[in-house]
Amino acid sequence: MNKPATIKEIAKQLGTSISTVSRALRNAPDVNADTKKAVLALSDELSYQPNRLAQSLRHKQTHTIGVIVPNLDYVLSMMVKGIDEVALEAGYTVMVCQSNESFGREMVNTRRLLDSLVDGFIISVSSETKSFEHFKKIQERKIPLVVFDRITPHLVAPSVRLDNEAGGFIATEHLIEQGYKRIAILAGPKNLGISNSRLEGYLNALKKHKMKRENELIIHCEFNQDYAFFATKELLAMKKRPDAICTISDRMAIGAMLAIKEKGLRMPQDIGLIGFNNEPALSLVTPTISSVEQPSFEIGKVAAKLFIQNLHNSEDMSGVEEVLKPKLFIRESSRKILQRNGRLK
Amino acid sequence: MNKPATIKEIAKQLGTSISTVSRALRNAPDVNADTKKAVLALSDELSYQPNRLAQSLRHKQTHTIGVIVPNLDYVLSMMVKGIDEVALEAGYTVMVCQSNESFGREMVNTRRLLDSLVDGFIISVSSETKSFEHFKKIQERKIPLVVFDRITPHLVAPSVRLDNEAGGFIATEHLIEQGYKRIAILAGPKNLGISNSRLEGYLNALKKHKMKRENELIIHCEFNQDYAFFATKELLAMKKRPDAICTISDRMAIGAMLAIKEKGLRMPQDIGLIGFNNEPALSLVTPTISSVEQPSFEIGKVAAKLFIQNLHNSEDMSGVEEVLKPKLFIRESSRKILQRNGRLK
DNA sequence: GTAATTTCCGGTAACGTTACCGGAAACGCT
DNA sequence: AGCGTTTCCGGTAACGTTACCGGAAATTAC
Repeated sequence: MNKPATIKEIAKQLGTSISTVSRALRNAPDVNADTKKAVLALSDELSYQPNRLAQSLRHKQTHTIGVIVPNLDYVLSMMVKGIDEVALEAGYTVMVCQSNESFGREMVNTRRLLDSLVDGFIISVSSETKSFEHFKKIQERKIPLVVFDRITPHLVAPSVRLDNEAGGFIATEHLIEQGYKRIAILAGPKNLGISNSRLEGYLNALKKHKMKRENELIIHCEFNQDYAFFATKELLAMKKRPDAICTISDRMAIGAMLAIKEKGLRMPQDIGLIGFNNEPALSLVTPTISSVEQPSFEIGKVAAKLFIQNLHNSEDMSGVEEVLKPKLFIRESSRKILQRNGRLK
Repeated sequence: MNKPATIKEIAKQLGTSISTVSRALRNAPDVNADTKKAVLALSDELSYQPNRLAQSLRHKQTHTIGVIVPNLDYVLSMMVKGIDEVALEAGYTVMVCQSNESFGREMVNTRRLLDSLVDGFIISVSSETKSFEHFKKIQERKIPLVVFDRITPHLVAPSVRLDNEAGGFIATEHLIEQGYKRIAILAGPKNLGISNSRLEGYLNALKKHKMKRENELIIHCEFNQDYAFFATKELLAMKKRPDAICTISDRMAIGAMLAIKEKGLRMPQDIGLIGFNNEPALSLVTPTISSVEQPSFEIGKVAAKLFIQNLHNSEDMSGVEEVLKPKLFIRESSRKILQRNGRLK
């Protein structure tokens, strides 16, 4: 009772051979109905569980997916949940590693998962990563690799992501429609794709509405609350200060909010503010902060689906590129004009 | 170049036997220094990686830890991070499963991890779980099992947890010291251990300060914001309403806060409020909310250390019980008296 | 120079599973 | 009855690794 039963044990007790037992268990056609029944009964009684290790060794696949993410914040943990959901359904187990936005950790994680013999990878690359050799080596070995959320042109692989350009666009256009005239943007690090796309959306919105791009209103700063706080203080200290701030993450929006409050300005009257990701905290703070929501859970699910397709088809899918649309949540921080049809939350 | 090199491959190229290669790689004493050097050189050149599956099959251990948690909220994800930290250090990989507070999912996860052949389990039991047979079966098979955070007397195993009684106590005593006279508590489900311990701490604080226990001030409700919101509305509708509310989670505190605001009461003047866990959002809301912090990361680390000890010693450690102390963070929602030495954040 | 010891290495079996092959027994057909 | 076909089963090798054993060659001891 201590050790789990093996196929050999069943064979011995039944006085048959292990190959017959193996076939019976896998419901092979060339085994007698009665013996099949007997095997099944006994294996049930001994509560037989096939040894995954042995199976994996034999089949050279582990039914495990390696997932590497830069962190487990609100958005990414939802995406991981989406991946998990689909993977489990399809009989795959997921191993999640955090790179903590560090290139070194990302390489270590890749290596570790690789020698844990995962069947493939679903990856969101760290912001620090500029060389992609460790991922290309994976691809050379013909190991399936899907990227999501943080995409880079340097890595050609099936991908899933938010339409970040659209996100930046609708946020900015919303501010414009509310009558804001000098809209600043707190963007992220310059080499980060999602940041640049959102910035591009911002610029496109300005262009569409015939507003001039002003470089002093475009701030690149780290992806967190404190940097955003200080960046906003500087923005507000300008002679011609902006009358609205567009951010590319909620953490940054909160940093901005604190700086705005400290300065004694009111939202949305004196200055408009909008975040990105729509974390729950945004509807708890005062004023409540508008934000762009992305379908995180869905993105995770699509990533896993793509991965599994890729695994089965094994034809080249590197061109596949799924892009999902964001949604705007308007709250107090940006609702300067009373709207009849503004969506509340 | 496509397939990873095996020990056999190295042996062939070197014109030696696989056992020699194996021994050389493991630095066994009975192998010539020169051959050892040759093997190491070649294995390096071929970038040989031992096949984990084969090793695991041979050694009957996978160097993998199965972790089951009810969810991945702020506290638990910090704990998991702590587990991860220590486990990685010790050469173990962690597989995390969420039970979503569901008994069924918990059983499924246990089963899945079991046949993924994890070396053992680190578990925080779901609130729904009342039968522990699935865990006891693990123990009967002599598979190491450590429980953390959500402990139950029905499961005898090495454990790590917060001193929940102390948490409830310091929160309540703080409110008492601030001069609140009618202190209500929003507790969790009746069968949840951590809830009961915190409630006990609350009662002990009342007793110490010679205050009467009043059953109508003790509310059992689900562990989330909405339930807490409605429960608080009822509390505030009483003829003799409470002048302070102690909660056992921050989510509940936020629900309570919303109800208090809706009623038009001010914190801390009209009513005091304190949360539990000290999530970051608490310092963003207005007013900022006091809370009891637990050393989550540390708890995770201790859990993993205990697990690894248990794995190596293999002596009975079921009596081991680590209990860590909470810390009080006082903010606006409960600071009625201006204190000289109140800790701010 | 023989015996005893050390040094080093190869062969084999095993971990638990599955794929493949070959063959015995049973059946169907004329 | 003789032949071919089907049905069912067992043996064997393999996945990549390691533990164990036995033995050849080299070294030491007298």
